[in-house]
Amino acid sequence: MHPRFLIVVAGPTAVGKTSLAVELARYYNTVVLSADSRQCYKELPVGTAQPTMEERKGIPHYFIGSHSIFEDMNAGGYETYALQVLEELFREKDVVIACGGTGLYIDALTRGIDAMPPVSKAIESEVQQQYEKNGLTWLQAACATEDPQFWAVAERQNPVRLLRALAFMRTHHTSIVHFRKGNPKERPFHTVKIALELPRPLLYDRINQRVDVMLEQGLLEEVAALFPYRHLKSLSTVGYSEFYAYGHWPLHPEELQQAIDKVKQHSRNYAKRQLTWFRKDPEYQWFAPYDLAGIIACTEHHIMRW
RNA sequence: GGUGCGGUAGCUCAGUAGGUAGAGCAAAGGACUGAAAAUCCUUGUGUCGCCGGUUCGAUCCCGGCCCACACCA
Repeated sequence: MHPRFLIVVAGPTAVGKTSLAVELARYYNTVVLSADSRQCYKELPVGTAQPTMEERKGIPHYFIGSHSIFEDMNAGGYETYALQVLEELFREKDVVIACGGTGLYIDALTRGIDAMPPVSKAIESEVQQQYEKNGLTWLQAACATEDPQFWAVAERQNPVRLLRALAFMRTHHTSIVHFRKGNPKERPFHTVKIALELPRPLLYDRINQRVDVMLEQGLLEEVAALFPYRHLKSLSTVGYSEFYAYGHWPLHPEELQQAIDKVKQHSRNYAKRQLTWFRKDPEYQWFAPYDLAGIIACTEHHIMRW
């Protein structure tokens, strides 16, 4: 059997991943698998900048609008889902393009994430409610007494991580740290990692402009329709939570402008975090998003080696 | 034109009984194993508006000037 290749296209939001991935897919006569934790929700086409049919240029896309905000999706679920999709795709294709900005999802797909049993939904929401009622100090004390092994290595100010560990402990009566091995998994394909970047001021301009485009495309209508579901984890997302922060809808004109400015600001902050994630992974080769020729030379070079 | 209040970090401001200054926000850097577009950690040198004066020493006191705002004409 001849080797299979997954070409990963990563980079900060609004850098130009989508169009580059489509061009690569055309070149290799293949398809695109998204690695984006929010574009998979069909209810969020505008605010997550899902590629439109026009932008896809006839290239099939997977994990775009494929799930609902009411479903549970996470890094582990993505690993399972994406591997199944790839298994199907690699029957027909030698090359598949993975495109997205969620570093954790890309790692789950290419290196794997440790298998863990699911946490009880009832316990999870109970822990959440106790935290909201009693605060971080309570959460820290609970973690320290109920899961001292985790507490010893925990980020003690990080409520999201503490909540997860506590709910895990109360569900399985075993510390979550026993499941976090971090061993990379074997994959039935080779991976070539491409990261895109632009000068920071240019990237920030593009981010700001894209938010304005989203507004023209109907972001506010999308946000309004989802207002009743604003507490879902899937809507804890840049482009939505800024509008929901006021607790009412519609917003006054000043509030609306403030929220829009916050969306832009938080998108810029997010892009910075993405760059931090990708920069620490030495497997990425960095290119400008318009350097299609350079990128193809790079991927060809890798493919030729096998 | 007159009076008053101001001019200190990118922004809003605090402060120094004269010994060259610090908060919030923004910003920058970092972390990351089932919420990851989430969440968390770290980082503060700036002609203290300009020019003079007093002083060993001025962002602080004094004089003049410039600018902003408010009120009065």
